[in-house]
Amino acid sequence: MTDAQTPRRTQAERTRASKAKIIQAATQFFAQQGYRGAKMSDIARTANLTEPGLLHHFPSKNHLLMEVLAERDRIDGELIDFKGYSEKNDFLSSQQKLVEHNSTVPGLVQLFTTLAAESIQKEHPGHNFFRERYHKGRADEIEMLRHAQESGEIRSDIPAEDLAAMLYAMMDGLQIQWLYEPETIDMVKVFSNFTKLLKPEKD
Amino acid sequence: MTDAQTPRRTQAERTRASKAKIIQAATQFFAQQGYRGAKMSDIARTANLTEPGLLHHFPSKNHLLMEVLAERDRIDGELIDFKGYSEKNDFLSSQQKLVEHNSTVPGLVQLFTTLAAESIQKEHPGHNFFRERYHKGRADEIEMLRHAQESGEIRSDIPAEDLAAMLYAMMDGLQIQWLYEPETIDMVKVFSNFTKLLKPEKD
DNA sequence: GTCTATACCCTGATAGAC
DNA sequence: GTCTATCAGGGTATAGAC
Repeated sequence: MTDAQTPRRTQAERTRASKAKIIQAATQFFAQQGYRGAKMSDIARTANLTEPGLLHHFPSKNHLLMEVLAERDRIDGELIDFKGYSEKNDFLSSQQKLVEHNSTVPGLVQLFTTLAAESIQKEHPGHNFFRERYHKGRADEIEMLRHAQESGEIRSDIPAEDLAAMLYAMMDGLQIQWLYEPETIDMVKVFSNFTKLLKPEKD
Repeated sequence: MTDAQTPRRTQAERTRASKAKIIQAATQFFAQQGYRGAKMSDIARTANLTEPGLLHHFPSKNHLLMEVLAERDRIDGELIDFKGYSEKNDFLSSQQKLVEHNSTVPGLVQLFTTLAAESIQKEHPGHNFFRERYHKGRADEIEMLRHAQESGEIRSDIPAEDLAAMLYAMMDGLQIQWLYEPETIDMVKVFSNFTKLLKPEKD
């Protein structure tokens, strides 16, 4: 039909569709088995391709990982803007909403939990990504935490730098326990009680 | 010298020494590269053995992992008893001392951080070990937390079950950030500020 | 853009001598 | 208890046809 009129655009769209499928499959296997444990053959088959077919779009497993991480960063960035997880006002409830959202996407939580730990190794292809992610993430939160402290939403007797590290630690740590025992650990409830601790003492 | 008199005992001691060397090397490589990333050949070479030499003592990589984990549990159990990390009185300062100790053994912290995340996968040989470790660990802490709440050391407006999950989460989460940036993250200081949050409000 | 065929390396594990 | 030799299998990546 339109093939004769716009053949190149159709090609480009097919490529994009293939790439999207591959990223989706790779996300699934990197989450379930980690980077090392995931096999290119499994990812390829799940994306309805052979291995060389996959490697035509992503020249190596390493490249594929970087694209998966970049893609997640992009999507999460949009989500944070859209859902207002980084609101200056009502900082704690925006963090709470983030945890609630995470509790609905265990696959993605497992992707980050698994890869973040695997990437502690300096030689790991994801090492710089995660080190910078934590570094920048804390820096951004420190800003917001200072505002929340000034507005009286959060207690001021603990440095904002430490609070930022605590927030990341609490989320990461609860995610591990939740992934092991989703029925036993109510991540949302525990985090909610954690935010209680951060509010100023009544006096 | 004594070989003629006690040949069998000498043999047994040699075996024990070999096994200890292997466990030590395996601990190092499992920590640095995870279970999947660690190579039997590297472990064997570090223990001054060939691969079949190693496999004479531990019939498979899987067995070796289980022994490494069991050995760490044994040693840590002794350490906890000896250093009183599970004191009923002064619960928070015993937890603080545990964090201080951990900050002196980054290799062992990396072993547990890396393997705990890798073992989230149900098929991983370490899965049951870590699931039970968290489960039992929290159960034990809940007991102590209840006592600490009764004695007034810890605030009582949050369920002990949630506090137990929080303590594990905070330690695990801080360890990740600390392993990425040991110079930037002062795990001991941040955890100390976290324990502040757990103390009752002054009224 | 996707395939078949294959190169090439690495890995855990076994057989059997010493 | 440790070795040499070796296997069977799986892993990523490449060459080249269609």
